[in-house]
Amino acid sequence: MSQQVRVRFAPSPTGYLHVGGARTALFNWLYARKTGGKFILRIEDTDVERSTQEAVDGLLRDMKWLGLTWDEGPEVDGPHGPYFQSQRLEIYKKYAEKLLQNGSAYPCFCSEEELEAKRQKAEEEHRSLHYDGTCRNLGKEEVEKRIAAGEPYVVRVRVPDKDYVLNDLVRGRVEWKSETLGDFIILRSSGMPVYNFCVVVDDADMQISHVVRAEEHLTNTHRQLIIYEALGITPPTFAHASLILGEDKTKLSKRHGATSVGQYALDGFLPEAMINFLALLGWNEGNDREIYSVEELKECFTLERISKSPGVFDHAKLTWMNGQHLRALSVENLLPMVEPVLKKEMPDEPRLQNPEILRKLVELIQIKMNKLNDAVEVAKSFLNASQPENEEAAAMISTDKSKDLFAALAEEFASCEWVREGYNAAIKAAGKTAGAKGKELFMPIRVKITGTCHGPDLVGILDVLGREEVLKRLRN
RNA sequence: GCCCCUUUCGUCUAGUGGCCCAGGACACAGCCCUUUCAAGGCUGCGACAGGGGUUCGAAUCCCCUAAGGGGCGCCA
Repeated sequence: MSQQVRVRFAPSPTGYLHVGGARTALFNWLYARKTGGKFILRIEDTDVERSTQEAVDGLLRDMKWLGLTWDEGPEVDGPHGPYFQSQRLEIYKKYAEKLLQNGSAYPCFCSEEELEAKRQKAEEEHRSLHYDGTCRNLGKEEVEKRIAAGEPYVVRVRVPDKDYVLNDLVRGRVEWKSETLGDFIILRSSGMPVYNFCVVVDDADMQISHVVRAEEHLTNTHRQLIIYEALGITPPTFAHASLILGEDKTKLSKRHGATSVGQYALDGFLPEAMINFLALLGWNEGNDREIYSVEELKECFTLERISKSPGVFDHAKLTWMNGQHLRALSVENLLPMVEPVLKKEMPDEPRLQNPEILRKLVELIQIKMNKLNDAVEVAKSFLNASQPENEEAAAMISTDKSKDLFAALAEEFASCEWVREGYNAAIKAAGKTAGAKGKELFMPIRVKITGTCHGPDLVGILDVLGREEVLKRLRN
């Protein structure tokens, strides 16, 4: 009962944070926040070839954007650092040495070429592809002699002849038979440790209590269990969530379109919506609820309710959900998010510089948006005066009646009080003069002013455009 | 080839032996609201992978098959 929850997200910086990784991070983070535990961020950069600083930077940036703050890790450090695997080499060596000492690991001098040849032969003969154990029982003197002679070697774990059982929080009982695994490498000939070994050493060293990760690691757990045992350390609790799939039901990847969290940020999605969507992809509370705030998620998240079956990433549903969160925002909160988007796309638009107009604009278009970026198109649709977009629209403003209407309306607008009640009355009066009402009254006005048959509330548009601009467009 | 995991509407899912001829959400269609488009409301469409058992009764338990995924690396 005394054990504190310590969970971690351990990405390798070989690319951007993708939605699958983000969900894994989220589950860990949620669990830590729910239980009052610690969330640790560890960078698994032992693959020097593929790891880059840009990827690390991007990872941290996207994690922050999502609001997935870490208690220990890069930038904040902590009592169990360093949090970059590339800086922990001494620790791995120490643990490997321990395994070599107690006999649960041994040096292996087989070359990569030899192993490849053996693997191929095994494949042809339909035998298991495992290491055949050539160096498993070399004499102590021979080992020392070959090492002294400078012969390169790797370190392998001596896999015990026994079955292993994992009691996974989401999968239940998973069992591996002894013969399904050959002695595997934990230290490369370069001295660099291998993933499965680093994970165990780090998780043990950082006192991780729960390992929450994706299903692709499920079978790795077999090896990791063996290493824990060899080290004499009690393994943490495991929870393996399933994978996120693309629309074609294969593992989500770049060719499925946007998969990086950074891209979603750029596309105008809200972090809160992203969190909501990701949380519900492979987890639910057991009821019909769809919309959650981050705070609410922190309250009710449980590892046990993570689902076993893989899920397809549904972009349409994410967009809908983003719209839900967007519309739930107060204008005060929405405005600072929309403002930069608008100003970036319309740097020369003077009305955006006026705080009062800007506020009215945001209020007007909020209901039309599903993403922050939608603001641009909606705003442009009426901010810029334009010709009728199609024949239907052109026909709407070319009738005699509509021309009478515009003339009458211009007159009314010129003198009416420029507030909502004022234009409403003016429109009504002009309609009476021209003999138009209902759709016949409003549609021509809309088209005359904006060029299109649809868009936000007409009165709201007048409000944003202002008397002068409206008159100019009416008289044009 | 071997090992492991998974399988309810197109998609995300509820469902842990009777409340289920299966509920919700997205998408789609229709209607309502409305000066338009949205938003919102209502309605509709639509699934227990297949086959065997167990049981009075099975989406739910067992077995087999199929399909999908993951792993079997000196990648992570």
